[in-house]
This record gives sequence, C-alpha cells and structure tokens, in this order.
Amino acid sequence: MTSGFFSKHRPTILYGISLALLLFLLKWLELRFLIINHVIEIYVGAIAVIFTGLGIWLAMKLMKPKVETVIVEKEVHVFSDGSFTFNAQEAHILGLSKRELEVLQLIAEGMSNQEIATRLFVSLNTIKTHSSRLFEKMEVKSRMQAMEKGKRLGLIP
Amino acid sequence: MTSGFFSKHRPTILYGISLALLLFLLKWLELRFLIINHVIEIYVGAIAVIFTGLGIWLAMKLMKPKVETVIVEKEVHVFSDGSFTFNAQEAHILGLSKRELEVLQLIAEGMSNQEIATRLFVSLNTIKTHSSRLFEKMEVKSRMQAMEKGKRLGLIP
DNA sequence: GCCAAAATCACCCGAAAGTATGAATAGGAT
DNA sequence: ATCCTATTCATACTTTCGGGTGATTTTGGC
Repeated sequence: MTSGFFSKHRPTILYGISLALLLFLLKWLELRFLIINHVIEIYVGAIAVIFTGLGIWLAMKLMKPKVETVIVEKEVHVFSDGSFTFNAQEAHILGLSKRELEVLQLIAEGMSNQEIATRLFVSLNTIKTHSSRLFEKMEVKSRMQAMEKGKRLGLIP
Repeated sequence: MTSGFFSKHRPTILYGISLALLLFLLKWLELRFLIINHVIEIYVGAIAVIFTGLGIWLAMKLMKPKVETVIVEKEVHVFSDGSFTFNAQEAHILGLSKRELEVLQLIAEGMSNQEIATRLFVSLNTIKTHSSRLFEKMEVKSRMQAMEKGKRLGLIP
C-alpha cells in the first residue's frame, strides 16, 4: 500500500522534498548572513554576558558576606523529664560550687548522706556541711525540696 | 638679552618649532591610527569593564544578605509536664491505696511528714504509718527513693 | 450483720538529717 | 603578700524520718 502510493506520486514527492530542502538552505543561508552581518554585536553581547558573570563571581568571591544579625528571643520550656541539658547559668546565679552540685546530684539519686560521703571519699560531716550550704543557697529546707527545685531549674536530670 | 638671542636665531627656532609640531602631529596621527586600528579591542575592553562592573553591582544588589540568627534562649520553667498520665495499672500492681498515693504525691512535692499531716487534716503518726506502708509496698527505704521510683513508674508527675 | 481492708492514732527507739560553730588547708584573685 | 573562697573535718545539739507494735474506727463487699 505504501509502495503503491510512493510509486504513483513519486514526482510530486520528489518535488516537495526538493522544495523543502531549498527553503531550508535559504533559511540557513539567511541565518549565516545574519550571523556574519551581526558578528560584532554577537561578540560584544557574548563579552558582555561573560564579563557580567565574571563580575558577579568576583563580587561573590571577594565581597565580605553581608551579615545581618537577627536576635530572636526563644522561649524554652524546661521540663523535668526528657533530654537533660545542664543549666550552668542557673547554677552560677545560685553560686553553687562544683562540690555542692556533685552532692546535689547524689542527693537527687536518693542516696543518704553516709552513702554520699563514702562515694566521694570524705567524711559524713563534710557532706552535712555541703548539703547545709547547698540548702542555704537554694533557699530550701530539706533534701527533698532541693531535689524538686534542682530538677525544675535544670541543675539535675 | 632674550630678544637679541631670539632675533639672532629666528630661523633655527622656527625650524625647531616646526619640527616639533610635525613630530607632535605625527605622534598624534600614530595614536589616532592606533586607536582606529584597535577600536574593536578598545570597545570590547570597555564593554568588558562596564559589564564586569554591572555584574558586581548586580551581585551586590541581588545577593541575599547572610542572615546570622542569634537565638537568645529565654527559659520558661514548666512545673508539671502537661502530658502526664497516671499509671493506674502500676499502682494496682503495687497494691497502693488511695491515701498512700496521696501521701506519695505530697512526699514528691518535698513536703515533710508534718506538713503532709497538716494538709490532710490527720495526725503526724498517721502519715508515718502511711509512708511506712508505702515504702514497704514500693520496696524502697526512704522517701527520696519513693519519689524516684514513683516518677519512673508514672505514679506521680 | 460480718469480715477484711483501709484509715486513723499513739508510743517508743534508733538512725538519719539538719543546724550551729569553729577551724585547718589549698588555690586563685588582687 | 594578702584576702577570699572552696573544701575539708570536728563536735554538739535538735529535728525529722523510718520502723515496730498495738489499737480503734471507718468503709465497702458478701
């Protein structure tokens, strides 16, 4: 069927193809002339584009990054549970010493003064002194309240 | 003296001036030819410089300023975890009575036996009995450990 | 009504916790 | 060098806690 159609209209098809090729050639030549006639403009345009890019690259490479400082006040809800992060600021405000914090931690683990003393290789009296000063600074009256407040303030897990 | 010198050497001077002018003209023509001969290069160079500048300007104008966000954490201490769900099953397993749970809660708030007794309108001895039975059932030896275990088991917030 | 569990209270005792005071030593800041 | 703080320890005393025993009353289920 296809070959029959082709053999019947062979001259027409050939003519059509020739015409199309000619038109294509003409268009191509036109484009060539266009390019040749405007080669300077195209060259300059390319240069412009390239050097604009270079300028941008240079600016990005050499320019100090503009830093805009935004201060955001973020409210942090501190829960007694969950992931624990030590609140050094609060500890500093209360004026707790390293040793006092250590004692507070062991108190919060439910250890007795005697156990804490043994753990830290000091005498019972020392732990009593530490805990007393701890309660003073934390403004509490017992180890239970110290534990409560300590957890609330993020001093202990 | 100057006028005598000038009148004496007038031809020489004129010749010198003429020569100088001619040389100057030649140099100027040379420069002109140089410019004319390299007008394309100069044009392209100018374009390059201009568009490099444009690129830099563009980059400066359009570049997003690097935003440095400083987050100041404002701490909000939350007393009780809002998502506390009482573990009734655990309480039943341990066989804790209503009153014992009440005492446990107040113990966990850091109250002394005397304070708890006053709060619940009962005598100190009663609270002692309750807490003793509580410690037995919870298999702990002190109110501190009861608080610890109670929080772990979801008996108290 | 009866029984068991829960809740209440009392007394005593030893251990632990907490208070008060004093003091020695070490390390850091002025 | 001097002062201050942290750390250590001691002694003495008071209060609180925890355990043991016993008793009475209330409550809820059978």
